Amino acid sequence: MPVSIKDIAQAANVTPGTVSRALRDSPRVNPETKRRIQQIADQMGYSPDAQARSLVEGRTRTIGVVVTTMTDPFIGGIVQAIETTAQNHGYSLILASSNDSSEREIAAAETLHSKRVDGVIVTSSRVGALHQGRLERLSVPVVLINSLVQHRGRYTFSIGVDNRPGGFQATEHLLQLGHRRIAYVAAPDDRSDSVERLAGYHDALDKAGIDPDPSLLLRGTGRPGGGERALNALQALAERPTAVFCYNDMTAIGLIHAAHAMGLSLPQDLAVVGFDDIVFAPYVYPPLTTVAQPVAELGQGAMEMVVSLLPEGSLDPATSIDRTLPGRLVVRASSGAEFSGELSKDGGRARESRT
Amino acid sequence: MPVSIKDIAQAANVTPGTVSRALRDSPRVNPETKRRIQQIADQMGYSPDAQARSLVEGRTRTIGVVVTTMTDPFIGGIVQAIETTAQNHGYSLILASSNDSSEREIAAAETLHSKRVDGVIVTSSRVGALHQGRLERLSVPVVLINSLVQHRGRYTFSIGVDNRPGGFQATEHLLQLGHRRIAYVAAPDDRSDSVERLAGYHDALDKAGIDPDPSLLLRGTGRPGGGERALNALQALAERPTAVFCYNDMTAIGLIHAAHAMGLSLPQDLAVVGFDDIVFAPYVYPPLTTVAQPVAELGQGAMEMVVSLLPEGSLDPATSIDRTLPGRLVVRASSGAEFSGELSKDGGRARESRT
DNA sequence: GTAGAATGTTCAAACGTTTGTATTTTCGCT
DNA sequence: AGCGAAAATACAAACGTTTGAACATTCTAC
Repeated sequence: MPVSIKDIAQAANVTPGTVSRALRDSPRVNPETKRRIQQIADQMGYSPDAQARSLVEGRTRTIGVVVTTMTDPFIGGIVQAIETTAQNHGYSLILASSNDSSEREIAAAETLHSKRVDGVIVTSSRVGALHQGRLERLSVPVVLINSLVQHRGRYTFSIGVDNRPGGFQATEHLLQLGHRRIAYVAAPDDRSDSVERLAGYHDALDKAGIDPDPSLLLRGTGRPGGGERALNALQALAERPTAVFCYNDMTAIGLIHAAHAMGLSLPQDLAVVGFDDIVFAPYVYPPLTTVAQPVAELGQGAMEMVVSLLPEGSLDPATSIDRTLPGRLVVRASSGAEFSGELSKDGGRARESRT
Repeated sequence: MPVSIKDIAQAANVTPGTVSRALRDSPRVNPETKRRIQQIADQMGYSPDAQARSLVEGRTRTIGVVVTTMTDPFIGGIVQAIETTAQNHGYSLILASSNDSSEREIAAAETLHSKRVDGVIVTSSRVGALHQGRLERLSVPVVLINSLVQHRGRYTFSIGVDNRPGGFQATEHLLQLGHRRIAYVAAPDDRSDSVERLAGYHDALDKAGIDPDPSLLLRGTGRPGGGERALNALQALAERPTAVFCYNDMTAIGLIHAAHAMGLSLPQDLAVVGFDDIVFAPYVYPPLTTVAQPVAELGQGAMEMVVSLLPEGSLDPATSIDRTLPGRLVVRASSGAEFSGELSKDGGRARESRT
């Protein structure tokens, strides 16, 4: 039983209404009383009840964040950025992780609905129609990170990295190093970002006049284990690849691990490129060449997009369009371009492309 | 304006009170009407307003989680476990990250207070007196993960790994491999867990009759950069160590990276042991020997501790004591014990020690 | 046939705010 | 002194629930 506005009212010998106004610094209350009330509130340790306030104001200043798993440091980075931005805008976050289970997803949607979140951010990259429909029903803005908007709803928008050009860059980098047999280790089919990266991979092969070899297209899991299995499959081939482009860094890391276990030396025997640039990429051995995602911008952008979509959103309405941010190729040793220390190359200022 | 209980009442030609009871399946309402009301609620897409409910019930079924940064995969794992457990118990999470800034910490505490969370879980390992006092004022259970309770409050408890024995195990492992000059790369002084691990390190040296050499005790940051700098300092010594025990895996990874850059070969030139067993530990090269923390148990344990501390907590009250869980030495290649593949050794069933 | 219980439903207060309207107090001015 | 306006405060409804107490209806049993 925390101290309420009524308790203060009683102590200050005024009505609750006046206390409310005093604390919100309304001009309609005498400066003298105002000071007195605020002082009393302080010493009584008053903290306004956000629920009661939300009830009358009709909004909670709370954003729901749906995530597959917090274990992936890439997602962790996104959430971190979202949180910081949210705090800056006076919002708090309610976290729900789905663990890739649709049961949990549904439960999460229901919870967010009940808690009356003002908006939702989803980082799943695997947004089933199910999910998205259910979220639309909340009638609040929904922003998807790195996943395509399936049914353009009144409230659904997206922000993500430029996956196709990203895949293109990665593959072209390997081509320029002279590789001709380049494999792609994908994520499960339902991840739209993996499909787009694959398209970029194909674009680059096309441009180089190379026919994609289906046996060099493997399906991973997005986690290290998938990369390990993929390498084993690749090494079993009659014609082995000399380079591999992986859906993400986790996959690449697993693959590299398996390569070591197999006695391959990298990048001489096999060049590897990843995607994401997670915090560990520089520390893998050999340091991982990868397409960096602008994690901070993605998180911040998603949050600001939600805020700008809110009824009282005061941000630049131009923000309220789907956005894609460019990825940036970070060349390290695993791809074989000069194998000594890190030569992270900043590709200039990030540009933005709008759709 | 979502559909409320009143709308349903009107549609069903009963009073709100009856609707409320019907939806909560009270025996006091006619099965027939109950069915009718539930059906109407369904087709109107009703979702109860958690705020309104909390207001009258006096609890929110929400737990605040305070975290330094989501970027650390160790913390991510903890949060993941907390979330899963919370969901299982019907609670949701409100997330606040402090980014190691006390300003943010204070703001977070205030937010959690306003949102009237039923309890708080803190993973910071750097709980200033400030923080803890402020949290005590919320008058809700607070559970600290991996950090000592400074002022035993009525509501504050802790759960963590057995840091001292953990440090002991790690160091003794190196001693058994024949090392005599073993360094320790610590975290900043205000992290109680680092201090405890250091004590374990000293215990092991003592037992082996070795005088600790102060020049082998370095301060890191808990992040890879700290490990890199530490290695440079160590290599500058006249008498270099042959092994290093690091405060955590992130530190070890940075240190290993620097070692490679310096042309050392591991573990021949330098044996390395970390702490945490983050998801990347097996994938570092060479795979990292480390003291595994029971991440899932820590998260789950923390959450269950909070729940059991709540007024309506129905869990075993024995849970409501500070708990320490044992760490488990996972021997991989970086420490030099047989350098071929991974030989993760399970140290038997985890025991629990209570204080 | 009626007392009394059992059943089903309504009424109304309460949770802690915000906010429009009404009321009182204060003050300046003639 | 008295009037009107301005300033400060009080009053009360509303937000969406839950829940005890009151009320009405039906049933049981003598």
